[in-house]
This record gives sequence, structure tokens and C-alpha cells, in this order.
Amino acid sequence: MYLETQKHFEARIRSLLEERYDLRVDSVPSGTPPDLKFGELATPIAFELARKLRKAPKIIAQEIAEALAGLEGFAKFEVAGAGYINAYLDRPASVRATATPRPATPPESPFHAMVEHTSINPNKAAHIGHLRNAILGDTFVRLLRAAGQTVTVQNYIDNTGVQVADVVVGFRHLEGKSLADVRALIDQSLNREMSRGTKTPADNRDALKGRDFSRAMSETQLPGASAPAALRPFDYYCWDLYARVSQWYDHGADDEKAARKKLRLDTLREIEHGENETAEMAELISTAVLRRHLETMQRLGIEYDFLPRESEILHLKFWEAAFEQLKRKSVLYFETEGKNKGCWVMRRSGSEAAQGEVDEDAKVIVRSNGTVTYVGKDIAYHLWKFGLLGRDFGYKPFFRYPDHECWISAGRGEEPHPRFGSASAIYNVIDVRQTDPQANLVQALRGMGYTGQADHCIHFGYEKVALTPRCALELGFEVADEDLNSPYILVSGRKGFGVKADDLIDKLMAATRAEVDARQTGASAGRQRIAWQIAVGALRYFMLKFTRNSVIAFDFRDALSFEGETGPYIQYAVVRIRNIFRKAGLAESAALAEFANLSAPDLESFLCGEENEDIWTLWLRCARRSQVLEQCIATSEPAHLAKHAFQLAQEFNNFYHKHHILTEEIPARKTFLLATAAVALRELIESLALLGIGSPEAM
RNA sequence: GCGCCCGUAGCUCAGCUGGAUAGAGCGACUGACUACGAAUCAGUAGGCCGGGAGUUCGAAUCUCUCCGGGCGCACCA
Repeated sequence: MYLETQKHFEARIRSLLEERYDLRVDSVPSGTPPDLKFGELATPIAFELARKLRKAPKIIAQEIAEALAGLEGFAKFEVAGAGYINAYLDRPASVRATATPRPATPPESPFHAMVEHTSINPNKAAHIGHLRNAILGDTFVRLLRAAGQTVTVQNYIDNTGVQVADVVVGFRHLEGKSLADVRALIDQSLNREMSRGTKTPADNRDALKGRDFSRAMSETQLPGASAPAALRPFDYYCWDLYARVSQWYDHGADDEKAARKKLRLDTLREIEHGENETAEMAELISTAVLRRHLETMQRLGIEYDFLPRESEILHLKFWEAAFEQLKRKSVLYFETEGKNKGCWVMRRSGSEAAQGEVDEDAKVIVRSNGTVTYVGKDIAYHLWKFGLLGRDFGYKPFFRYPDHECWISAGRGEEPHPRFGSASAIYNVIDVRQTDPQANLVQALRGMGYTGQADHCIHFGYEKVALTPRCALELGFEVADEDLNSPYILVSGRKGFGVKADDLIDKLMAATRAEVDARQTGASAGRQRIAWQIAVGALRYFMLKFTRNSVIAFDFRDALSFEGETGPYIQYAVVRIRNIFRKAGLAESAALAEFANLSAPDLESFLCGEENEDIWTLWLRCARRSQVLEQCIATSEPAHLAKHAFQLAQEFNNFYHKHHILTEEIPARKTFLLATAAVALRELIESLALLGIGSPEAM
């Protein structure tokens, strides 16, 4: 609503400039003034025009403002300061438009976006860094879909990497386990999952509120920490084993270390080659861990459509097809001199090496021993994503969600299957350390002449999640003295140092369940559902409120907070509104229907004047969602929407305290206040849904 | 050495393509539950927006430089 008004305003000024001054401008800047007394929309355009027109800005502003008079949707225009043109909306008209429900979804465009996120190595449990990735990716998917785009969600599985090999080495050589043993272990932990419930310590509520946090830490049991090894979730088991193997490689005599490294490489080769017992064990492990990852993410409402695996990229010879194309298009060339002699290399973007000169800075794609590097495989994979490879995966159903199937790549697939690939745009949710490899990828696409695709190959980068020193200490990790005063400490999967995703979710669930139990008396299942919605709300909001390039220093106190700028704060505003309508015995739609009959003078009196500023502010915020959505997509930054939802809740709470709705004596005004609450409710629910956060019936 | 990111209140962070008086949460201190639930609200204190220069009518925002912090630049995956 606000967005259309703003565009309308800008367009009118543009045509005005053309009519009056014969001036064409590319765009008219406009924005929200710092205070309502300056109106709802303003432009400083008179300042830029001052030189061109050789007139004082104030005079130009005056002329434009006069010519704007009567523009639909606006009450008046004024000139302020040295030459700002301030526009004042026609409040009754604006409020009516905002109250009118908009068409549910914009028309579907043929634009097909592919978002790849999560992509955790399937050798250990997911940790909080992976949660940031998945939550950012999933939220962005929701935003794109809300904007009418068709989106498929991929989760890339590197099941043949050295990390998986390490766990295989661990099972075989540290634990002496056979293929059958590993299979049995997996079956066992699957059975355990089936009967697993969520623990809810009932009496640690005060402790969790922060007064005695260390006590709460010890009382809230970590599900993995103390259970017997064989009964622990399989991904937790692998988490520890992976850390042990990493240690094992680094210890012992030199010849011992060398032998262990060789074991590692041999294992990796066998896995890559396939069709042997090592590869079978790797497949077993990676698939079991992958299932755990999908379950973890499902707890947060995160789902996938397709899981492409590295093993198929290898066995279906994607690289060979890409290599032919790369050679034919001269993107790769064979280096005969210098340090990269004997390799197939690619020039980097911005390379300054002259023609004929040896480009030492070139990126190696095929090593001198003939094997392909990671970037090479990635190029092949991305050609497939855009439908440019000329090959396809086989597909098998893998994981069933309530309303759709998630498919996985396979050597020999099943028919029929949905079509994947051939995207118009792709978004890769990967942390910022991958900026260089991602740039190489785009460079290769560009070099092959796929410039349109290169422009739509977007690195959706984000910073890491680290731990505060205090949090690291709470978890029982040793912290070096020099790190004690640093703002954050990096996690390390290789050292088993970090916070597991499921542990955090369990902790949140325990805390929200305790809060809900203290306030609600309904059936246990209902309370559990509410606790779950709040836990997810707290976690997702926590991960989304930071902009992508800010490092999150993780701390349980902040992440488990339900007050202030948090998901539960917003959810609480929703519950408050629902309570009002419950108590009034009225449906929101009924309130809005009555509202439609209010006269413009009535609306005018309810919306104007000092004492009603907060109400008008709330309506304005409600009108802004589409504008914020557009901004989020343009900047690939979901944090704007998180902020918007919070501000909306904040403004509603403000309104809630100032105006008591149900005791309002003037009928028309009561109708108006109810409609205000109804619209705020609609906008809160919609905004939260876009963030993947549910709106509880009660809290 | 080359490249990228960051530096805003005690702490953690917002600040849209340059715009009017720099915002929020937490923490601290004051207050508000006989009204739609206080997971809330109102108020107070707290800022040379890292330093300097430049562009501009106008800079937290753009350019340069310096200081301080982080991360990339492998024939690793």
C-alpha cells in the first residue's frame, strides 16, 4: 500500500518536471521524514534541481508543491526547511486501503529461482552455525515465494569428502567396527529417536530468566552429554568420533602419523571410486547423518525439495561434460610453464597477466596428476543448475514431508520424477569465507558466454556464528587467557567445539515449556505445541535479527531470552490481539466489515490530532509490508523484515496500553480501534509467517 | 604482498539508493498490574557515528589516507 503511494508520488513529480521545466530525471528520491509533523512522504529533489534551474531550492519546492495539489491519496503538500517537499497523506483514504485485504498472492511469474542452503557435511551433528545458514536460506525462500517466484530448495550433500572419510576411519580403526556393526548402531539410534521425548524441568524457570544461569545450565540436561554412547543420536556419536579421529591424526610418532594420513587418503580414494565396502560404509553413515539433519531442520519448519549428492556428480561424470565445454570455449587452457605447469587453469577475474605471459595467479582447475579440483566440480554442478550441462541426475524419493516429497540424487533413478535444475536465478547460501570460490564460479560462467546466468548466480553470504568466551566456559571448554577478553571465539568441528543445533532447540523447548506451564492450564499436547512455536520463534528471530555480515557472538543468555527484541515479544503481541477478539466475541473480519461503514469525518477525527499520532503510526507501519519485502529481496537481507515485525509489535503494544479498546464508549471509535487491532494482527501474522515463525493462540 | 568485510550508547546491534533533531534491545536507575494477560508499558542517564582530509547545498552513509579488529588469496576438500 505505502509502496504504491510512494511510486505514485514519485511518478507524478517526474511528469511534472517534464511538463513544467522540460526536465527528464531518472528517478525521484523520496523517503520517510524523521517526524510525522513533516508528513508521511518527502523528497529533497528541489536541492538537486537548484543548480540546473538556477533558482533557489525553496522556490522550486514551492512551485512543485503547488502543482502537486489535488493528487489522489494526499491531503496536502508543504515546503519545509531549505526546500523539502513534504507530502501529507489523506489519512481516511489511506487507512481504508490498508484495511482492504490484498489479493492473496501475486500472479506466478515464470521466473524460477533455486536456493541452495544448509549443505552440512554429513559426518556429524548440525551446530548453531548451520542453523544460521538454514534459517537464512529458508526465510529467503519464503520471501521469494511471497513475491510470486517459483522456488526450489536444494541442500547439497558432500558425501564423498574427506570429512566423511574421517568418520569411516574412526569406526574402522579407532572402534574396530565392521559394516554390520555400524548398521546395527544406526538401527539402534533410530529406534531411540522414535521413543524420544522432550524433557521439561519444571522448576528452573527463575534460573532460566538469568538470575542464576549457571545453575540452569547444569539442570537442563543436554540430551547427548550423559547418555550411554550406543544410545545417543547417531549424529552426536559421529560428532565425538570425528573429533577423536582428528586428534588421532595429530598424535603419535612421525611414522605413525604418516601411516594414519595414508589411511585417510586411501579411505577417501575408495569412497570416491565407489562399489566397495568402504564406500558402502560411507554411504550408510552419510545417509544416516543426513536423515538426522533433515529431522533437526524440520523441527524449525525447514524443508527441502532436492538433495544433490557429490557421489552422483562424480559417477554420472558431470565434470567430464563440463570439461569438454570449458576447453571448447577456451575458458581453460593448459599451462606449460611456471608453478602450474601441467595443469589446466583458468584466469581469474581482474587478472593482469599479458597475453603469452605466464599467469602465475591463474586458478588451477585440473591438477597435474589429472584430478579435478573442488572449483571444477562446482562449475559442472552449476552448469547443471542452469540447465547448461546436457546431463541430469537420477532421482529417488528420500524424505516425506506432510505435504511434499524431498528427492535425492541417484545413479539410477526412478520414473516419474519432478524436474529439477534449469533455474533462472540461483542463490547459494554459503558463509563469507567462500567469497573467492564463488567469484571463480561466476567468472567461469561469464567466460563461457553465459553472462545472463553469471549475473543471476548470487552468493548469499553470511558471517559466522562464534561463541562468547563466557559461553565457551559454560560448555566446559578451555579458553586461552588471551581469548578471555576477545568478543568471540571460533567454533571448530574438528575439535568437537561448538553448540549442537538439537541441544539448543531442546534447551529452548525446555525453557518455553516451563514458561507456558506456569501460565497456561490447557491440555499438555496444546501446551507443548505452544512451547514449540515460541521456541522456534525465539531461535529463528535470534538468527534473523542480525544482518548477514555481522558476526554473531552466541550466548545462551541472549538466545534463550524471550523479552525485548525477540520472537516471543512479537508473538505475545499477536496473542494479546487474539485475546481482545476472544473476549469481545467478535471475528476480525466482522470488525473490518463494520469499519468499512465508518464515515470519512469520523476516521479523520480518530486519526488526526496529537493524541492519535500513535494510532496513525501503527496504521502506517501496517501499510509497509510490501515495501519491506521488496527491500529484503533487492538486498538479499531478511533482517529488514525481522526489524519490521518487531517495530510493528512494539507500536501495537504502545497503542494497546494507551487506548483501551473494549471499554471504549463511542461505538464508532470502538469499531475503529477494533479494526486497528485486526489489521495489526493480520500484518503481524503475515510478517511472522514470512520469517517462518508461527502465531500461537495463547502464551 | 593482493583482495574483501567490520569499527555507531557500558554491552549486542539497526540506520533503505547521501537528506531535516543518530535509533532499538539488553544492562543500570525511577515508576505503572481492581480495566483487552506485566513474556508488557512510561520515564531518566548514557554518542566528536575509530582518527584525519576530500566531494557536496548536506556525509554515520560516497572517495582517499591512517589506526584497530576479522577473513580470504593452495595442484587441501
